Amino acid sequence: MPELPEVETIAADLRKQLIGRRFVAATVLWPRTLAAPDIASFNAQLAGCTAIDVGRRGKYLLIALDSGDTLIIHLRMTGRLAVMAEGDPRLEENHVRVRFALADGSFLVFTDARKFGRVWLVHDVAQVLGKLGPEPLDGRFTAQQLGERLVARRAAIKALLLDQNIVAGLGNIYADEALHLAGIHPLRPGASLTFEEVGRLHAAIRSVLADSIAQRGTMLRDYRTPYGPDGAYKSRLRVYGQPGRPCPRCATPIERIRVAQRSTHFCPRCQPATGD
DNA sequence: ATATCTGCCTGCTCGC
DNA sequence: TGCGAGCAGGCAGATA
Repeated sequence: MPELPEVETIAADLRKQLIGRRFVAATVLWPRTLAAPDIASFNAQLAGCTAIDVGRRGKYLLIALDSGDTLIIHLRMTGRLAVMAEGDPRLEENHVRVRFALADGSFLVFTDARKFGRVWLVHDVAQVLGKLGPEPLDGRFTAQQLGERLVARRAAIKALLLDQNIVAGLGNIYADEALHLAGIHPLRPGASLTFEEVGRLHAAIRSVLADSIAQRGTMLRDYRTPYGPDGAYKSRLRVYGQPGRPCPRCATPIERIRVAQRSTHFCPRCQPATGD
């Protein structure tokens, strides 16, 4: 389940491999993977374009083309993206959904077992990213900005952190990790957080994401860097996937509950239900 | 408007 | 060993 740190890691790897490469054609093996435009327009617009940059916004991967268009890819749950040389046996793997032929004979391959991932080719990225919330690692993302987005929201803070329109890039893993680091119970209504708690949460979000990027992300279960080194952040997880294990701060057993249909992990002692 | 629920998907784990 | 049930989850779209 690639979240912001995993997408950032993949973008950094692809940047080295893709910039300056020219797209020749695309083969879409699972039509629903292509969100927009239709296959004919997609091929016509992409053919002959050269990648000039690879970036990220939230959990979206952005490949800027010299035509001015942007190839946008969301990996969702099980999506993987890799450049492969001609003749690589992985080109024929079961779950390959889109294969991009490059001018030098290599391929950019999008593989996605669960078929949740999506690909767009757009003139204007706002068409896809328009409503996305602020980039949490951007210097312009402040605690005050976060607070403004939580005020008047009665939903559980965990649910709000998963809402990409409030902050972009957090998924189930880093939402749990940030709440633990900040010492905030996942069921607390967003509007109930004090000024100080919002400050702690803002700092925790940035800290957790930055630390994970430094470790090349958390690669577990469905998401392992398929064709590169594994991320090491997995061994640093404080609460996610650790029910019953001792809290790294106070040794109280980690509890697991469901919040907003998502499995949620927290320390009942470090993250009290009623705040301080 | 916000909050909650469902569908999309397949592979893995668990219990019998 | 085999098999079905349940679970995992990001996000769009529907509903209350």
